[in-house]
Amino acid sequence: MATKKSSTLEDHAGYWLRFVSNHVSHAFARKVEAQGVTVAEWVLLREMLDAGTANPSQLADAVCLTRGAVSKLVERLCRKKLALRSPSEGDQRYQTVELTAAGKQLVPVLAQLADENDREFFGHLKPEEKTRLMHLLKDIVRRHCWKDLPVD
Amino acid sequence: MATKKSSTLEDHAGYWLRFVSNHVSHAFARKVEAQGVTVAEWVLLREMLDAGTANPSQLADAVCLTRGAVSKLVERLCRKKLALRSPSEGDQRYQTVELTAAGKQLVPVLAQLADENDREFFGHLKPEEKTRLMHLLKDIVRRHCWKDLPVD
DNA sequence: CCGATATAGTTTCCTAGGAAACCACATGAG
DNA sequence: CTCATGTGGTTTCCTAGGAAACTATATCGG
Repeated sequence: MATKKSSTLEDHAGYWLRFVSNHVSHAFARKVEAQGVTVAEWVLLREMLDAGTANPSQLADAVCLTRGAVSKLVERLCRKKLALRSPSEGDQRYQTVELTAAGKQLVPVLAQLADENDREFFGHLKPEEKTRLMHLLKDIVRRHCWKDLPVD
Repeated sequence: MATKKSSTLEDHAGYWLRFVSNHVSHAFARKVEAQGVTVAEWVLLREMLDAGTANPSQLADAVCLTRGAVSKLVERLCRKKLALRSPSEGDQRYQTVELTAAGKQLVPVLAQLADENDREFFGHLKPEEKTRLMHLLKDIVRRHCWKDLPVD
């Protein structure tokens, strides 16, 4: 009987996904750090722009992070004066968080950097190829119920 | 003039890449932790099987990690008796690292878990779709010279 | 032969983020 | 009214991994 060779790292799609993802995120991190924020902070800031006033838990659901992670992020955004935390009246367990004016102003700047970053790494793809890639990825998300996603 | 809306998180391919990559890696992490290793340790173990006896720096190049990261990983693998570190004779700055018998035995087990993980998330793709995905990712790696890669 | 530079590996510090313990408040059952 | 349970938020601890400082060895130029 033939000795089965162990599959290599490069045999797995997951390996390449992680490899590319890490590099793309890292490149983006370098772009946004000029604005004094991290990738995770960008994610939360962007979400908060749409959410308006929200609770940390709602944000955690929206961006698929744990409450612990969001707690730390909110703390940092507040220290940077990009967000404002207020105790909620009524149920004292709740807080509400919202962007400051500075936070709101920063989002479009970061959004543009995100656009640039995507162009840098996926810009060479034909629009239809990029669409197919994103569709494929979203389909995986949907199949595994990681997120409520419209069947676009 | 129209006010330009900031692009959303979901508009970027990089966002979905990171999202899926994180989940896939995380699922894999849960699978391998039953074997007492982390994803990073799997990566190094697999590389070491092919490398045989090697220096930490060579491994760092091979798996695209910094020497610092590899230093920590090697230390952990040694503590787990999966790898063995020896001072090199000759130039005293060098070490050599290699898998122990236990390390060599573990690799095929982990390789199978990696195969399973890939099937779980990419198994629904037609072989040709999966090939196209991997080709697309490798092409990005090649374009940005992140790794020496044969033009397969 | 001695000092300057280069290189291998380690260590420290930072961010990311899950897990789980923990605290405070709220609410419902008795 | 009181206590158990549930829930929001925080904290602690862990792994991942880059960056950069640091140590020890090597080697080269004068």
